[in-house]
Amino acid sequence: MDVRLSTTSYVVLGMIALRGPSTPYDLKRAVGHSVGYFWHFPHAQLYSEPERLTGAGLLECASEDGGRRRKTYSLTDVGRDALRGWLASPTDEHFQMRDIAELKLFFNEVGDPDDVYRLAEEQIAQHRARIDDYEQMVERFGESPAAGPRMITLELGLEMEYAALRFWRSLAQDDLDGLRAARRSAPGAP
Amino acid sequence: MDVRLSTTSYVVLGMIALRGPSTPYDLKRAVGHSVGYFWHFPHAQLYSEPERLTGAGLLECASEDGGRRRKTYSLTDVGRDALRGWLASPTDEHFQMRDIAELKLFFNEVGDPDDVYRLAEEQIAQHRARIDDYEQMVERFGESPAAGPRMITLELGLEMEYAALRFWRSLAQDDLDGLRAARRSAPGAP
DNA sequence: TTCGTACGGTCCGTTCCGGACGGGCGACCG
DNA sequence: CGGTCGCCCGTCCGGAACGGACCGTACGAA
Repeated sequence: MDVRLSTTSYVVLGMIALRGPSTPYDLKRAVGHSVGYFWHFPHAQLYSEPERLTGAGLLECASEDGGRRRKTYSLTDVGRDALRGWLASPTDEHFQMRDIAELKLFFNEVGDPDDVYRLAEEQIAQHRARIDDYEQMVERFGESPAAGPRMITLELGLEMEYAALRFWRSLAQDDLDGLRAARRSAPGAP
Repeated sequence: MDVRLSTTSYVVLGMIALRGPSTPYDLKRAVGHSVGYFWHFPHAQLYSEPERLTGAGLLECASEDGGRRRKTYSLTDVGRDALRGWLASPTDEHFQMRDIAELKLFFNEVGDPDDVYRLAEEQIAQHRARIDDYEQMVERFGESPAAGPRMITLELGLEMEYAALRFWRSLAQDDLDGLRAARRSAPGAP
């Protein structure tokens, strides 16, 4: 009856709340072009998690048989309350970046100086591409009703992308020579 | 002999490369005030992962017995090469934010309008606190040799924090009324 | 009708995660 | 000096997350 609700659970609840009754596959696609941009989910969980939540009474499941066995899940009142409670509760954890490029940068002393340069180039390209995606989404989405509430998150994403792009650009342009010099003058370190 | 190397593995290798021979507990503390700020690790992995890596020949283990059984791990040449190879390899994945606040913002339509306001306040406080931490680290660290290479990552962290802070601030100040209005005018959505 | 292919769903072996437990150690008190 | 108390360090374990492999099902094309 009482299951631990993880962040994953709330994403499932939230998606169903926004979209209405959905199948796992619907969720998969919806997540793919929204939340998925900043929080990764393996698709398998979008099948197993609704089952768990149904067991806990937060979702209802309508099995539609005939041909492909597919299940449509919808929110119960309990589920909606749980989601609302989460939205209203304080958020204790700080965000995690989970940026492999940042890790590589952190360990850059161990490798070849040119690695950093290549890394920066890569990152610039990647962030630019992502920014293009986002900006297209803004354009396409800007006309729709309900643009306000949904667009906000996109704006946060854009801001973070811009910040990252600026950083890697300035790294590639200005700092690399300085970095190299600093490294020559202090090859080992405590 | 050939083990899958995950990001975790490279963090362990990298930490040992930067610090020299270390015990798991050393790693735990070192991670705690560096990499840990942007990539979270449960401590248990810092005990199990070095063992795996030793099995694969990337680390060497010196067991110091007597009293508490503790093990000091150091890099082998194979390990150093693996790390260097990783640093030189292209980075395919884009970063993930893993920001619970961002999720809550995304689902804000479902909850109470005031939730967003409180969320923003919280986030402003949290990001400010984090920025203070970072800036103190910059001050304390700026004097040390090898400041250049190590400080760079910190700067990226700061940039991201500034961007987040700016976002939540502007959300709290300007946009909330607009958001409320938009929501009133488009209560349901496709 | 048959084949090819994209779609939708399931399974399973690994890794991750974090809480809980437990033994060791120094500090402090009697 | 000896006890015990609280922190330090390490381990264990169950559940969640992960992702890749696999397998049916539908549907259009040949």
